[in-house]
Amino acid sequence: MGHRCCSKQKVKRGLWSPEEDEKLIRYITAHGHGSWSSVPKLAGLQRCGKSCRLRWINYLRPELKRGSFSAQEEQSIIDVHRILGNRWAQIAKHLPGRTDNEVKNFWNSCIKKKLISQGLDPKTHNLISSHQRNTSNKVVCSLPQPHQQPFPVFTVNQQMTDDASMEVNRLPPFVTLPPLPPTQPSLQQTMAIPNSEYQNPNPVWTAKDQSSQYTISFPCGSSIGSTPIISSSSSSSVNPFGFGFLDENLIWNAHVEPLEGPRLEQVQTHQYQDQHDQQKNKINIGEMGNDHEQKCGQDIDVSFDSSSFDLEFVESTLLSGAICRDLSSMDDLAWNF
DNA sequence: AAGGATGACAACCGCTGTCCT
DNA sequence: AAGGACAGCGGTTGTCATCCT
Repeated sequence: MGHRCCSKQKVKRGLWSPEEDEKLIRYITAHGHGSWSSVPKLAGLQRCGKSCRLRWINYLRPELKRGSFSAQEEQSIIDVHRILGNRWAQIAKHLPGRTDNEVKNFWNSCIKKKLISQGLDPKTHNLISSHQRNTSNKVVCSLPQPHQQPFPVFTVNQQMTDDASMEVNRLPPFVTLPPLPPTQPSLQQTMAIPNSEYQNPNPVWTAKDQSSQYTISFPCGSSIGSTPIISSSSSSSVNPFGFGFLDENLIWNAHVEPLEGPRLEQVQTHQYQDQHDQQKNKINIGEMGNDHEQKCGQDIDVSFDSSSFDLEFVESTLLSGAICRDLSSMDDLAWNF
């Protein structure tokens, strides 16, 4: 029985033999893959095109790096995963010679367990309390409900503001909450950022620099779309992604604002390179601390549509100062949550 | 030695988005 | 606009080797 995608054909399944590999390599090296659906026939293989594609991408490509992951690669995966979640293809882009499948397998078979053994929730990278760990590995989010506090307001300690470099700390992303307004029920001062808040950042986060006019907006969850603006006048705040640098004068405003058409269009119509170049000029979060003085007066206004959140854009924008440039520099980035 | 448990990894499945007709 | 083909992606399953009892 063949695949659904090629049920008409009699296709082989299961592991690839060296002969099949040889045929596929020989064909693609000579002709390129072109349309994958035609590859098996042309290469003389009894496989479906999808299978050939997978075999080539995940195993046969000459640029693939084989062998076990290095400690640096492992750390990179952890760091990027904390930001992107299970976006294996995106994560793999940061690891030359590694495939999404490989990264995914490595995560599931190795890193996940390692994090759990360290008391960290592999999904959120937050610390799992002993109680939570004891309850069949189910992680209970300790975040307040939206009606209590629609957005956590984060502060960054002074050490952070003193250090121009940005680090994604290996520690779980804990944040310190400022005192809540009197009308709000009291909450813990320290809490973990929930998965949905930093990995799937639907809420619109707006960063404003009082002295300059920096405004950076990120999409927020629709569930809190009608919530009022909550802003903090505390010394500085950090965005929910776990990256970005904010100067002491910066305020992160967590509020929902309807995306303006032109803005959205601007974001969506830019190609990756344009985005990258543009953002290099406009925002370099990683360097914001250093360049803050020089960049005063520059407008930064980036919004995202929650339904078309562009991870590459975010990466190019927010990771340009760190991950994209050199994954090893993650070690130099210090977030104090 | 046998066989069950476990881990690593390859491959498959099903869904989604894009492109083309 | 609709529908089909295709590529890409993330989750899941299958297979095999190794370890443990």
